[in-house]
Amino acid sequence: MTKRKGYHHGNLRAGLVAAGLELVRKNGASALTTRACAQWNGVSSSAVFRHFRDRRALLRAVAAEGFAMLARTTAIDDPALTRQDRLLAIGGAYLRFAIEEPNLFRLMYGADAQDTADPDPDLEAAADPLLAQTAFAAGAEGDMSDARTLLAWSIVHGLAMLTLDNQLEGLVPSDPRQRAERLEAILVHALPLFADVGRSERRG
Amino acid sequence: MTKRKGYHHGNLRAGLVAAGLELVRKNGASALTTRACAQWNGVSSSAVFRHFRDRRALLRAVAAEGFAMLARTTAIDDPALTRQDRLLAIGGAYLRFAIEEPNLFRLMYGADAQDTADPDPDLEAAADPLLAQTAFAAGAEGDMSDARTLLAWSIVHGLAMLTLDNQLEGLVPSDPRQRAERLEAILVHALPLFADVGRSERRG
DNA sequence: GCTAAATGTGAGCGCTCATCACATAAGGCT
DNA sequence: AGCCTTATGTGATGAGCGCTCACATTTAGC
Repeated sequence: MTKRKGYHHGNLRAGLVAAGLELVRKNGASALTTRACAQWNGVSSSAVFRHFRDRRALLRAVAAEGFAMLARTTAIDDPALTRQDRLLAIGGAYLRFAIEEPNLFRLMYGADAQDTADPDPDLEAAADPLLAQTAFAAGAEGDMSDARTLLAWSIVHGLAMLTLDNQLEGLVPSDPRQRAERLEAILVHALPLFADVGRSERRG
Repeated sequence: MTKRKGYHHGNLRAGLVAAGLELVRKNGASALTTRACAQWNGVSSSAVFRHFRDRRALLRAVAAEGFAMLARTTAIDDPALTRQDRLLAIGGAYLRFAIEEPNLFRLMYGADAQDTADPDPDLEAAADPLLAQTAFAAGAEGDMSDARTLLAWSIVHGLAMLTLDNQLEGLVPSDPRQRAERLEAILVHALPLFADVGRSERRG
């Protein structure tokens, strides 16, 4: 794609991310080679390093793109929904994304992209909205460190990771659509944790 | 380590796994190089392939070792514990392991070891006991596909993954010990899901 | 329209995994 | 014992990788 008109590409950076995204989605993060991304853009392999410090920087850009996609599908703000239904809807979207884009999802949360020793501000920014949505829907009034927020997030993320990493084989359907449905049904069992308790927290 | 007496090593396979385990623990899966493992055993780099089909097979053997270690620390069978306390103890051990051995933990559940297209029976066998423990403690009578089992597992696994992948930075303490304590405290909030129905025990 | 900055090139270094024919040792057999 | 099969380790080698370099080309600022 992204044909070049002459010596210069025009927007090689974006082209490299697009190529990388495609490679990751199809064959996993290990399939993203700087050389393949370059070739995909019809450019020499050393051109990559004009736009990315190293391979990992490119991986992170792809991961950020993934977070943007995920945030888009989990941006559920229907006022007609009860808070619990909204929580379910967000969780379901999260799970569906993980199931439909396993390679991308793994990259987003994997060691390549996330590194304690050398964090990436852009990536963190891209991942931010997600947690904020969860925090509100979990009934923690946006408090991300609230136990309810972390529980809601960990349940959904944990189910996503386990099924991605093949740990639920035989326990849930293998068909992606059915599996997503089954996992969403499991989420329902967790709803009591996020119920409005008798002492109404309606204020505010 | 593992000095050799002559031309033959004696137990190169075990030596390679030991070397790989050390490399992974210290510097992550990407630091496990067939050459490094060979050198660690004072052996030529091609000797590795007499014992492992390819690099990934070695990675999987290391992962299996990790599962064995994890199963050992989560093997909690104190009859004096209530079922909920046992569930907490298992979850805590799981979290502590993940926090203490982040690189190994990531390998165990990562795409290198777990692969839908080409599953490893040995690895699955090594991971089995873990789930069985959880299933019983979750009150599902050993039914692994029970929603409660999957919820219990996903909460603990999700918290482990999130903190490993740096997603909880700023939300939980950065000191490993304190972080483990905080995460265990969060587990307590999930206990109502695993209460014996009709019986109200432990309100907290 | 000239110059400086940005961008792309091609050669190449050092590393990786993996394979090959070959060398050496260990164990079973008579 | 001696022989032969099998298991195991070696060194050379190929292909691919990330990344760097000096150099070519284009764009943009003055």
